[in-house]
Amino acid sequence: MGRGKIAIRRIENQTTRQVTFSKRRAGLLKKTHELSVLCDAQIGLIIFSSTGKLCQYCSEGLRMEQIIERYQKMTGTCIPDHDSLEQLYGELAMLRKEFRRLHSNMRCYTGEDMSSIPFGELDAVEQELERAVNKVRHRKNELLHQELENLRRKERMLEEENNNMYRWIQEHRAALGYQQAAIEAKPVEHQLVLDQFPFCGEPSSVLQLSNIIHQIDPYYLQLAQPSLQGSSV
Amino acid sequence: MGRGKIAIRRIENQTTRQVTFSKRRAGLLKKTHELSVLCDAQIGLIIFSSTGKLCQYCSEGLRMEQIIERYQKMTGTCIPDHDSLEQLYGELAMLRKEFRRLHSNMRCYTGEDMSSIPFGELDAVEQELERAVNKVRHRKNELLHQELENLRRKERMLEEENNNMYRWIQEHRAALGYQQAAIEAKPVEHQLVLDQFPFCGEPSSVLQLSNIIHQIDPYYLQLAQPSLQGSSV
DNA sequence: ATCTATTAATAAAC
DNA sequence: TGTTTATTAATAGAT
Repeated sequence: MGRGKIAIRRIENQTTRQVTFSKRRAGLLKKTHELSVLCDAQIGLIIFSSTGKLCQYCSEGLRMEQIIERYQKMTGTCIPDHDSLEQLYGELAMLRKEFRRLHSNMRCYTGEDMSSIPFGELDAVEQELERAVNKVRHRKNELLHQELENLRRKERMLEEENNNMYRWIQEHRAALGYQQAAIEAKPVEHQLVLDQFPFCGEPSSVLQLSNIIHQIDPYYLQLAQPSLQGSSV
Repeated sequence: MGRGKIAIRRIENQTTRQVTFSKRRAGLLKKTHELSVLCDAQIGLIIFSSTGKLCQYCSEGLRMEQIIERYQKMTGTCIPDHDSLEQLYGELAMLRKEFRRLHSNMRCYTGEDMSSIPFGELDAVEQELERAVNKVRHRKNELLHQELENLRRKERMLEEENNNMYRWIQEHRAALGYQQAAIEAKPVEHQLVLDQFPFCGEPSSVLQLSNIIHQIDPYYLQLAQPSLQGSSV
């Protein structure tokens, strides 16, 4: 359309190109607007001229941002929008602040830096630290008591088993041809019982320790009683 | 153009609208492409039909993402490049991790949660806490000693001034017609001196306290000597 | 989809 | 840039 037909390839003449750009850009914007209105379509058009100038069209009642957002949601292209970036920066700032606060608190509690504590709060800090020390001591005490009780139970168990064994040997002394066989069998069970108390000197965690103790208790009863019954039958 | 002219307003007939959309969309894409090629422009076109279908055009050799990015850079919606975003996420993750670590440590030190401390480390924690308590006590002691010394200095100063005043009154007893005037003037300076020691019972911070002390020392000398000289002149 | 009468866009010149 | 105009391109309505 025009005085002559032109091929669709880059117009080399700078002036002609510029003129054509102006005319066709106007036409494109008009056609874009018409399509948008006639057919109720949401259209975003972004044009960068060869000189870098920006020109845009956007359907009425919308901002380009909204169309881009919709486009990104639909295509999954994640260019972070301004809001989520703000949110990110906000969280970052909050974390940095909290971090400094915690770190500072930590330094107070470990006594590294006391200069930031007002005189009036030193007493409170001291008391809190003493409370913490006492809790740690209490915890230690608790664990040591657990171990102690554990050892006592083991001791009682071993003694009882010893007695039973002794009685069993006395009762069956006459019936047995070889005492050697009984004596060799028993130590195996002793060894098993000892294996159930792995606490002493082991660097396992407290939680692991208590788990082991709780696991042993019923097992020990099961283990101990049949062995006693079996020996008396 | 066509068998008849149509007004540029939304086409109510659904079928007609759909047909027109298809035809004009093709035309718009063609014109967009022609402008892009003829005039060497970078163009991005996003069309959402009324039914929500997406249709797009993008200048050859470019992705829509790049055009959107360029658009947002130009219009001021700032998009961080991928690297700095990565960095940001990295810092966020690091801070979150550090935060959890510190928080957990804190709970150990304040004795809130001791279950995560292995038995073998309880002694070390106890010792560290005791060290912290001692540091706090030392700090308290230090501050109390400062206060004590301060009070002693004040006491000496007041005594000296008292003596000077006494001597002055004795020396000028004969020259003065009214002793009343001298007695009324002096308490004002005493009051001033007392105001320079605001520590006792005040809940001000340690730093503030030491600042006040440092500020007083030279001022006290300036204040005390002229008053003594003045009284002897 | 395809056709075609008609309008719209625009290349070239000013 | 803005107008003009000859010419081509787009498309509304019918099929």
